[in-house]
Amino acid sequence: MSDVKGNGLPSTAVFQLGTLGAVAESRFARAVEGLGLKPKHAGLMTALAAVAAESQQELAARLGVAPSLVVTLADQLEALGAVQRTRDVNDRRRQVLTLTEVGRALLARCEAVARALDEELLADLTPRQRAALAEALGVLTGR
Amino acid sequence: MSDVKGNGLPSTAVFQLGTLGAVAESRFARAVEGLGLKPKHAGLMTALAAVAAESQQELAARLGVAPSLVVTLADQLEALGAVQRTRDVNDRRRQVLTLTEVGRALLARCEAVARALDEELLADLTPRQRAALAEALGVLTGR
DNA sequence: ATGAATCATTCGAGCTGTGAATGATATTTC
DNA sequence: GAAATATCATTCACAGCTCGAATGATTCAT
Repeated sequence: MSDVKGNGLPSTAVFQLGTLGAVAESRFARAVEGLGLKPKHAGLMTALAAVAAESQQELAARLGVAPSLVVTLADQLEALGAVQRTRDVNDRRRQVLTLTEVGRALLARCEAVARALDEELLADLTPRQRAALAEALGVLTGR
Repeated sequence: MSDVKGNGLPSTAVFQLGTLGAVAESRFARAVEGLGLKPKHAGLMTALAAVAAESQQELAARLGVAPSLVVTLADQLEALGAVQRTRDVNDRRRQVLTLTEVGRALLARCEAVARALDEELLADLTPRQRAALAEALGVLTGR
């Protein structure tokens, strides 16, 4: 009896999210390495696509990483032609990062990859369970 | 219109799980560091509690890490008195790892920590959404 | 105008985790 | 049964990721 609920650490959301997150990240990493990207690159590009003209410091805070890491990631994305650095005219200390056409294309391919992985990953869920999961994850990530 | 679905990389489960997993792991790590533990220690102890008498290689495969890492983790857990190494009688190459009373107590504290974090993390979900999430995550993690 | 704050960047260092060698024990093959 | 081969845990050196402190440039406050 009692395999249903409240059973040990593995039944907590924190543990399960940690586990699944590691799997998801690892698979995504392998899937996009052919594009010369790592997950954090996709994260940065996503942030750039979402809000325009943020300082790298704000981006770092949003991504939860050190500002110096944003520099490195931006360097690599710039080398791929995915991102462009421009000095902010109003504040010449700031660098404005903008997605290029190449960047947008790369991001689109990342999305395609992610959707394909979703199919694999969520294969055992019923459509109803899938929708419920999407709803909950949407709330947790703040949409 | 259209903030509902199919909208960019951030709307994929892979991306959201990766993000939330990182948050969950990071918070859990901070919460248990006072116990002298890291998330992987909890992962190993959980595996030990689940199935008895597995070789370290099998444990490594189950956890998705290199066998040499299991050695390191076991060393540290042994130093905490949480785990005991015994030579397998039938195959003296193998070390049998068993949770001690201390280990079981530590694991229980980890679970308490995780449940507390769950409360924070899932605070914005309705009870119904919570149940649906638990169901989906349960399926995805294999129970 | 001068000093303090804020930006991006560089650099050095720490921590994790891996893979290749090692030695001990088991298993297979002849 | 003995020698060759395979498998286990362990050690060790190394690569990768990320951070924090130091640097230089620019802006803000006084």
